Amino acid sequence: MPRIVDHEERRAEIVLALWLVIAEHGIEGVSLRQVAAAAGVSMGRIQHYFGTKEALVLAGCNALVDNAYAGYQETADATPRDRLLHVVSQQIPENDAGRIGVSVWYAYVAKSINHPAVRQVLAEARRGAEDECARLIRAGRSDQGAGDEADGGACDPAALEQARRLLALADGLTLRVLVGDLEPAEALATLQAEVDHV
Amino acid sequence: MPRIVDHEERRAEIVLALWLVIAEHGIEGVSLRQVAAAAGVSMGRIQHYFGTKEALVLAGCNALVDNAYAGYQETADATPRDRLLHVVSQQIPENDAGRIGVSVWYAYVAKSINHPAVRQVLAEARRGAEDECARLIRAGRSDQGAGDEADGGACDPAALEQARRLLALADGLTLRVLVGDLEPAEALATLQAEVDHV
DNA sequence: CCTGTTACGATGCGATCGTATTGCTAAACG
DNA sequence: CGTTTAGCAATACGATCGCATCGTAACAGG
Repeated sequence: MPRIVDHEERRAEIVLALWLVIAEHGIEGVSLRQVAAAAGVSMGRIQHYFGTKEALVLAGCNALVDNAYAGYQETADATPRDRLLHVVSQQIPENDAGRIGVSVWYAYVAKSINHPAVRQVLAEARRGAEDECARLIRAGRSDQGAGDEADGGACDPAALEQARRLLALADGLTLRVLVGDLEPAEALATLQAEVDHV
Repeated sequence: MPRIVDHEERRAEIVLALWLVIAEHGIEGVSLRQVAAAAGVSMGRIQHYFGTKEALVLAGCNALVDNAYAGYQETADATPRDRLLHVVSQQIPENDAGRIGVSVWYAYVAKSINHPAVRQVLAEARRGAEDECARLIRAGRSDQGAGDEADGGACDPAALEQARRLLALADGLTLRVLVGDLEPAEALATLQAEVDHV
């Protein structure tokens, strides 16, 4: 049989180029030729690994949420409060790399409005993040508050609403930082105050 | 001279068709032909009134913020608290018309990331909304709290940060409702609680 | 009535798009 | 040492794009 290459690595290279194109020209600026040029490969290669533009864009979306999840799992041995702060403030861009990542993320968010497949991927990720945040909030409470340990699922809805509030606030602040209306430090300070207030 | 038509009315018709196309296919689905078909007019007409696709899209953005501002001014004789609630929750979609409006708004938000002209329009609108919210917050405080009336611009930054928090939270909640993760009633309840808490 | 200008509709053009197709090349296997 | 097949590069193709251009119909002013 013929020569074998690392399939996943090739795909990752192309997806990275896709993200660069999205960050620079938005999702409407994505064409196979542009991505191929950014990756320094031929159009044929992209077709070989993704088949269709639609599949490429969707793969880029999945890779994005996989990346975020991997980043979260690296905080496995931190305190619940710190992990919560990480989830909530990870998307605040602090450098150029962060700006690229979050601008790509927002591009997908906008696309999800009219694109069911993208919407499903993002909705699943969002639900996962909310559940995880709710868990962290409960864990943080039972850490310090030594009063009532008898809760198992009773205060669940309250914690989940708190999680939703936190994540929604983070989304809104992220957008302002991304557009340049807000300094990253201010957004982080607001989020930190909110996390500590919970 | 030749026949005279209502310039603004023609433009408004075309902009409305533009919004419909954006709401249905996203901003990447906008083409002069699509908008012309949605408006039931010829491409030539759009070219006549807007010249360029770029100008059309930008006009649609300006019309959007003008609309929102007009809606706000209709609440001129309400209490500060109610006006604040209006500004913050106006974008939560409650019916299909609202969904169209807010999905168009989010499409522009995403475009603003890579498009300086759109960004400037939205940034200006956002700053106006924040200032107005800060004013309403101060007004609401001096209404009930009869203690310290000696503030003029001293508690300004605090009120402005509160305004930013509120609007960012509203953006995040709006997005969740738009994508279908959250019921409009839940988002409104969260926002109302937050407004009353201020 | 004539004329000049606005308000378009219709059409053409070059560029770019996604995708299907073709064919070569390098390497694993018998 | 073929033979086979994955891994591409190259290109062709039809569709669609924004925009420029051209032609015409309607109508206000002289």
